[in-house]
Amino acid sequence: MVDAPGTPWHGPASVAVRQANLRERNLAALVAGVCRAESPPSRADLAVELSMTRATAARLVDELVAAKVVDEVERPRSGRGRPALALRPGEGIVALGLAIETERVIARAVDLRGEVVAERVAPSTSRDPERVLDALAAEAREVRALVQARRVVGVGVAVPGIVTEDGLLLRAPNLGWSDVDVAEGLRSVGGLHRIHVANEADMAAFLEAEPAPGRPGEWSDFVHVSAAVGVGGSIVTGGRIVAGEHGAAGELGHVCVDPSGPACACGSTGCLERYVGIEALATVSGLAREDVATELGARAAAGDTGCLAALEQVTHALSVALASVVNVVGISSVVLGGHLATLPPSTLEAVQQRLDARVLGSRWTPVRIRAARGDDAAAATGAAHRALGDLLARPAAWV
Amino acid sequence: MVDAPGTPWHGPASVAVRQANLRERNLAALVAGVCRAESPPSRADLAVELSMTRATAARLVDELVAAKVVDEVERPRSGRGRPALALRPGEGIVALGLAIETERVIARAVDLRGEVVAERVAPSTSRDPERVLDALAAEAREVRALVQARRVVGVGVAVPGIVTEDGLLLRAPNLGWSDVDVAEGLRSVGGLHRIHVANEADMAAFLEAEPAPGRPGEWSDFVHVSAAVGVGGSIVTGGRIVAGEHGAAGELGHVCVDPSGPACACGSTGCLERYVGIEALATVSGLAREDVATELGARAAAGDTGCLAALEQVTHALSVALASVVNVVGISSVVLGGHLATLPPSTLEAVQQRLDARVLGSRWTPVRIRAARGDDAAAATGAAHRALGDLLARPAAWV
DNA sequence: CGTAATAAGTTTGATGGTAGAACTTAAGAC
DNA sequence: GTCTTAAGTTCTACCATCAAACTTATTACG
Repeated sequence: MVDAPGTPWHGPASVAVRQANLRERNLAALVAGVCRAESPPSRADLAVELSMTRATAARLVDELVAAKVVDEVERPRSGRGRPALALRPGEGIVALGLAIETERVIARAVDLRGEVVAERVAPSTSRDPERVLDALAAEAREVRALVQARRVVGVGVAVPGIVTEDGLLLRAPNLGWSDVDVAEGLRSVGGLHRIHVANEADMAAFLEAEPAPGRPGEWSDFVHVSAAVGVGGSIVTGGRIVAGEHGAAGELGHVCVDPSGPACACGSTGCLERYVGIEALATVSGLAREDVATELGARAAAGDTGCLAALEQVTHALSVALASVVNVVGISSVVLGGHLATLPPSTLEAVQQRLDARVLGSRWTPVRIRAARGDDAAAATGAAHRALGDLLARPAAWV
Repeated sequence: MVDAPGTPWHGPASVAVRQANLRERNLAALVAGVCRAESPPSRADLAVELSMTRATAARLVDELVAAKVVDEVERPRSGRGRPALALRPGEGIVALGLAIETERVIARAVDLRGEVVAERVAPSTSRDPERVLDALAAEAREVRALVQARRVVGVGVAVPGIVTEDGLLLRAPNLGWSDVDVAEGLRSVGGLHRIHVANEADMAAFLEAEPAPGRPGEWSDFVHVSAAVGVGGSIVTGGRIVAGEHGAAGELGHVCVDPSGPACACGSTGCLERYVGIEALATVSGLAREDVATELGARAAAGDTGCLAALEQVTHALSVALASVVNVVGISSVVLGGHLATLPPSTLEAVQQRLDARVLGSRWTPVRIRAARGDDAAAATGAAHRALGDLLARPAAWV
């Protein structure tokens, strides 16, 4: 789903490169250096880090500054010598991150620093793709108006379903959609370079792999579980999402926890979704669906029997399902997203312990598990990052 | 396990590129073009394919020819115009592919065309790492002597165990080895640039992804099952092997087929290995272990009850285990290697049908399954390809 | 048999991005 | 007030590629 943008420098050597590509590549390296840095670097810092001459770094950075891809900021003077002009990712560059959920649509604008600079959320109860997309397009236009002073370099759309490489939404079970051309439906937003359509679970995982554009996250190899109405999963290796052939890697929600468990809409029985999906947890805990994320941990700590049972169910189901994932893929870090991100630490610990017991390689690399850091619209932010990734990969196109 | 060799051109933009890298990259693109081609291309063909000028292509190819990385061959003249000098991967470049198995060691020399140009196999019954490695080193020296006229550009070693990134064999259960520095043990071969140590299942999968050096295989995304004494698995996406964190992606042999099944040495119960490993099949079929690969299909076709039962067992266990893999990873092509490559077509078809029934996405992309094409030392050839990959990625280092 | 057509490969000068080194600028240290 | 340090700038040299003209080797055809 998240492919390497910019052809000549990635993947197998399949096309010749020329001097212009050299410049492109070095511009990209500089932008990446600025985004990756903990504290704003100077031109000279970048030159050292990337082992290019100060002359080249300065010349290229000047272009990036002119294009507002990076900003110059004052840096508290430290030590002797001529003070440096520090560089940060440009505030003036944003991408729109859109998300379609079962009950609302979201439009965000995210800048190159990873800040959400504008947002609109609208309820969306219709099942009709055209109406939902029109509503989303309206919100997107509003958000774009809010950031009029900035340059919108792209759009990403996160959808809860299977997406082909050219952006066709094949099937979204929880929306009841089939074969919807999302990009076409958003054409009315207008003036957008390219519309990236991608799976919401992948986009949420992408945000964990890259908390700010171009900045690597805590882990670069992990399994991400996104739980909402449906339960999805994504596999990230080397900071990149592993896309299955049909664009739906990690149908984690339908990994079998117990063959003799409850029937699932997918036709199978005992799927993970039936144990840790929002419906299942609401039923067992006795909470309303919208309260599960906020209340479950507290109520269980207070001794609520239903909530305790729900946590035990989550612990069991997750450890069984994740064990097979970890064994198969050999990645032993797990990030829990959606309402599972709000599980109490004790539950995460319990899952981790049971996983260690079930996982072969745990003697060598013990299983690590943590909650996702994104907010409740992580997929929208991730989609925006995805779009900003176009610029990061080939800033030359924008200078 | 199979990482991207050659730093500046792969992965995130993290270092500046200079004009020398341009040349390196274009040399690599030309070599890749020659290796990838169905029929030997001319300099002009390559120039068109890679969209570089004939002048540049010719100049760089001349260097590659001088270094014997590519050979010029006469091409049957076709059509008018000045006849072209066709180009093929150089016969004079070889890499050694070594493999350590439970009962033998193998040394091969494989040239850039993917031909095995020399081979030696020696039985190896010792459990002592030092003696086994010495024996392997001796065979490697013999093979190198056999190809003395050619240039040995690297060595790859396939081992049945978990290998760290820097080539330390952490654990090989079926050899009874722990923490063995394989590269160090082979130092006595002498004069080798770098020794790549990798997991045998990954190397066998690599050979399926790349049947000849630089030439993409039939599928670029698949799950590869390598069955021998142990059962391993590897996941290939985009022609590259997905390495788990601990270098042992795809512990497929220990995916659970039936929780109430027979106990496994790994501590769990009902693991795939207990159903499709060579031991299990020998027991059920009544065949000797060494006859399973050759006899099982024929005897079953002849109506042998034990062999029929063995095939049914394989069909069941594979379809259950692979279903979870396919669901989790979203890759719906499967290649069966080792003795599973000799299963009769009817069994493959049966597995595929049951998988389609179990796999969610099969309505969109039906499951495909085929036998591996490599011989019984595919891992050794794959390891040689791995080593040749160094040259393919950066031919400039050898011209 | 000779000429035209075609296409491969070669030579030449121009272009453009980076390297290297000297230079300028802006601060702190003494 | 001068020295030191380090950032940023300017200039020339280098070198890989491009573009286009040129040479070479073959087939097609009259």
